[in-house]
Amino acid sequence: MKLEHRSLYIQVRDKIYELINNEFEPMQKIPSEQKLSEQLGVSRNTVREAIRTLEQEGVLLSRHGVGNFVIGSKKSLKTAITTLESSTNIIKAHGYIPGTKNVVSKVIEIPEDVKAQLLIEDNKDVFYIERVRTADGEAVVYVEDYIPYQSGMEFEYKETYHESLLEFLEKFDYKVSFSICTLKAVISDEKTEKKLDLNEKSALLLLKQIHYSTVGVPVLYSDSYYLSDKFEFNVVRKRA
Amino acid sequence: MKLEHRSLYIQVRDKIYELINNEFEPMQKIPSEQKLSEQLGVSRNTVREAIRTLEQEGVLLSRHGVGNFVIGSKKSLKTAITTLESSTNIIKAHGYIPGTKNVVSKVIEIPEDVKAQLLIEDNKDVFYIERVRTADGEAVVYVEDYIPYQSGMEFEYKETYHESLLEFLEKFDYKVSFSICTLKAVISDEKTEKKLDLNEKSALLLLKQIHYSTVGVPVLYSDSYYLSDKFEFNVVRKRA
DNA sequence: GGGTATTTGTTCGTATGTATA
DNA sequence: GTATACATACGAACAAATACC
Repeated sequence: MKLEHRSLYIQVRDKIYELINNEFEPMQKIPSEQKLSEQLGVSRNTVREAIRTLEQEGVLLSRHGVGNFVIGSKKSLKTAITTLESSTNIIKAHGYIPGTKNVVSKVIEIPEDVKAQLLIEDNKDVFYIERVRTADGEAVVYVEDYIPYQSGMEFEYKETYHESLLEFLEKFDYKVSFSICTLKAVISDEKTEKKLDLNEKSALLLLKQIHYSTVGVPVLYSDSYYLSDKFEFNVVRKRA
Repeated sequence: MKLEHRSLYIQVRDKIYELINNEFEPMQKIPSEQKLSEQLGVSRNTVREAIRTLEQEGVLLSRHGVGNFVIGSKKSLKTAITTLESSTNIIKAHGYIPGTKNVVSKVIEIPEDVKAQLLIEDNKDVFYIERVRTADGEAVVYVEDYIPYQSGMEFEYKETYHESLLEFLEKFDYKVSFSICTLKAVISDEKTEKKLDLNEKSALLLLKQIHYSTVGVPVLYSDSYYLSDKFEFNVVRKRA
């Protein structure tokens, strides 16, 4: 009956992650898997699966016969690009107060280039939203969203959702689980300069993202233009 | 005795990864954990650890009671930013033939901004290398490397190493295991335009990286400027 | 709706290899 | 060299979610 049953190993991952953030510094050793399993009241296998996840996320480094070590700094954890966060949280993590302005939303025929990304047929409509996100009142991100249309979307999309699109999507059973993101650097053009109140050419970090539901269906395509002098993203890269 | 003993679950991960690349398409279900464990002759727990890492890498999606599904496209896997690859391999993955030119290497006093990154004391020297990487003969990446100096480095660094700095580092017991990378978009300046043969302002993707050894010591700091119209990086972002 | 087979999720006990002091 | 702490790996069993008839 519980709509949201998160796996135990995911919950354990979160617990350990919290522990790392509160009590441990980079390069420090965390308690042994044995101790963690006792402390958290779960099996060692579950702890191990949680640790594999954290290792792959770039938070931990496992050394055989020695222990598990923290590698990410607190800063890099807060702005980790591998974590799918709303712009709202990203702006907060950089120390600003988030806001939204210049919202446009409408139902349109699907653009040709978006069609391929969302895997939907011809002549289907999409619900299009564009927004400018602000940090302490200043424009910092410009976002264009494309959602496979379901009837009623244009009436349901109200001010409450301007700051959290993912919640809006859940109203329509689009539960976003992850996104595949392509990163590019671009120079501002007329449109983005106007949206972001720029009066000279600036470097923008462009995130082109296809968001998938828990069952693997694309439910949102978006282009996000971040002002790169105000924002940065971090990632842990591991050797194969 | 074996210098390189890779964990069993990592080997299993590679086997499954290979299987996915050869026999399965995105959105398709792979064999059950039971069958994989029989087929590969390892325990199901080990298969599960391998599947957890593949899930975190964005290759698989696990659905309780249903199965494990392929999600990543082959392209996005090849250019995954979370995998620490040499520029050489990145250029290859984009379908070009890699090369190197304009190599400068010298021993210098450590610059102030690099000092903080490499955690080394005052008055220490670094071995500095700058290189332009080419794709099919055209300049596409400009890299500046800073390595904590060990005597003899300037004599050991010869043409053989122009294409693989990580191999060079291993000669001096600097075994790179991972890097923490900060991503930014920048507009080309005079220096980068000259190095990359640009005749107009271009958007560059800047990767600022601190590379760490297996024991967590910084052994290399580098700034890499990628021509963003030729290169792209992909990342799977997962909801917390 | 109910029953059943399949598949992933979770646990326990145990044995083995590895790094460190 | 030895003891110890630790990560790695296995097998068997049961629980929970899902799909299908």
